[in-house]
Amino acid sequence: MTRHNLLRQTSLFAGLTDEELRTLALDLHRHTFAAGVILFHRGAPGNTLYLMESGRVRIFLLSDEGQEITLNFHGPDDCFGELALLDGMPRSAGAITLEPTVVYTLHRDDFLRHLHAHPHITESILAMLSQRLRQLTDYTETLAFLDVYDRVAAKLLDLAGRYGVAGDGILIDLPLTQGELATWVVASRERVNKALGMLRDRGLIDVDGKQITILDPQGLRRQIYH
Amino acid sequence: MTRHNLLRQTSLFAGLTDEELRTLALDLHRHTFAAGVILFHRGAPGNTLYLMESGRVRIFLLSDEGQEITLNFHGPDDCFGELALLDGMPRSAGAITLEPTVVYTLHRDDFLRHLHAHPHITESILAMLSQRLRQLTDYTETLAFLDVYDRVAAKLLDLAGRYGVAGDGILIDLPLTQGELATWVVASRERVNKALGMLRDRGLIDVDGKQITILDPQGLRRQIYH
DNA sequence: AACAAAGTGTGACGAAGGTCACGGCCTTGC
DNA sequence: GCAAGGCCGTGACCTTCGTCACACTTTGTT
Repeated sequence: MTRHNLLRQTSLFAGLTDEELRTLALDLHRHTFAAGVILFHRGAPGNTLYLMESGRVRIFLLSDEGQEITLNFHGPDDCFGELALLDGMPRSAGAITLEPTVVYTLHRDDFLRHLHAHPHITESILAMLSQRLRQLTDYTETLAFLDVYDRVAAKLLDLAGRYGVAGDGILIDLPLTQGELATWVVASRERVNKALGMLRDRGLIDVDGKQITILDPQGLRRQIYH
Repeated sequence: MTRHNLLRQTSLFAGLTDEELRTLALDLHRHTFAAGVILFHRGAPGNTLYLMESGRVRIFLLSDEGQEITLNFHGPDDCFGELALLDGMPRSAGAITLEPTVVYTLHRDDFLRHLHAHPHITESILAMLSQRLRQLTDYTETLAFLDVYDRVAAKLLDLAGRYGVAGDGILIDLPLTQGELATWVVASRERVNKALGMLRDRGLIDVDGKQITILDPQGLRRQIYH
């Protein structure tokens, strides 16, 4: 894919004309990373915006004792790393590749230059930040109010909405180990195992290796809200 | 205080000229509320921005079982309610007055009109949203990684930074019951009581009714990070 | 002054969930 | 083929924390 086409896909620059995209494309730097590469840590100075061409990146927090939680995934055409760019503060979370991934980076100075040249970009930035805030508010809410079993159920529904493919139920199209799911819902791997077992026994989901299929979305939702 | 002066204080409109502020002031509506009045609930449609003149407002989430957590306080010159305004979605959290408070509201249409007329306002909006995101990320982090005792310690340091007055230690200048503190740290009132007792016994804080004084900020920080 | 209401202190108990220790089952690489 | 490393399933145990109950103290009201 050309840089120009990539830019047209990312919602951040949706408002720009072809001409504007072409000049923007000149400032992009292409990078390829293997799986499991840490792009940055929380607390590091952040001067680059990331635009994804392919692969998948996990946004995470890491505790002193080594526990990891994942706040989000990003895939093709998503962008991330914009927060530190906007306010000049350190990175608020870490980022690590989950698969081999290809990204284009944009340096802070270049980004701000284009921002001033084409102020209407700010509209999509506002939209993006708003969405992030809502997502994080929801995350906080489930963490505060739901027990592990319900957090697992809620997260499965969430993932089904983002990665689900309909068929005989909704297949979550992600290789998802129980350990990874545990970092989403902030729980131990063993708890998640027991939660999945319970949901399977009730006929709400079907588990086949790393593939999870949601058989009864309605039932899952009922399960959560008691 | 005149509307015009209020507007000059709020960081959201920091970039505007006096002339621009004057026209903006014409669209404001003044409201006074008693303590304990709910301004809006999560999920409600949100068409108004709130600018505070005086008083204090608590931003909260409410679970189905009636448990409340508080995400934030707002005081004089703060504004809130901007998220639903920007993206047109329902309110992401509720707001309730803690004291008699006076606010000016700005309706969505008027806000957007001024936004288009003076696009440089978006800079301070971006700054505000960025700050909200960071705050919420920190909130999530403490919730995920710290136990109740440490969350209490961390929250006291946080509040001391926002409302502390130096003296013989740092006095947190808020009437703060243990029950309210419990909604900040997402725990039961009794747990918070025990946590405060422990911190008092260690000489880190002093509790006098609803007044809490931090005697040893360094010690508190050490306590948190083990 | 007296009483109610709100807030505080504390212990007993049980539920939720983490930790640990396994054993089994697949991959993947030699 | 086989060994090693991931991942899964599961039970025993222990910590953390919420719930409940109740007595005590402060504050505000009539």
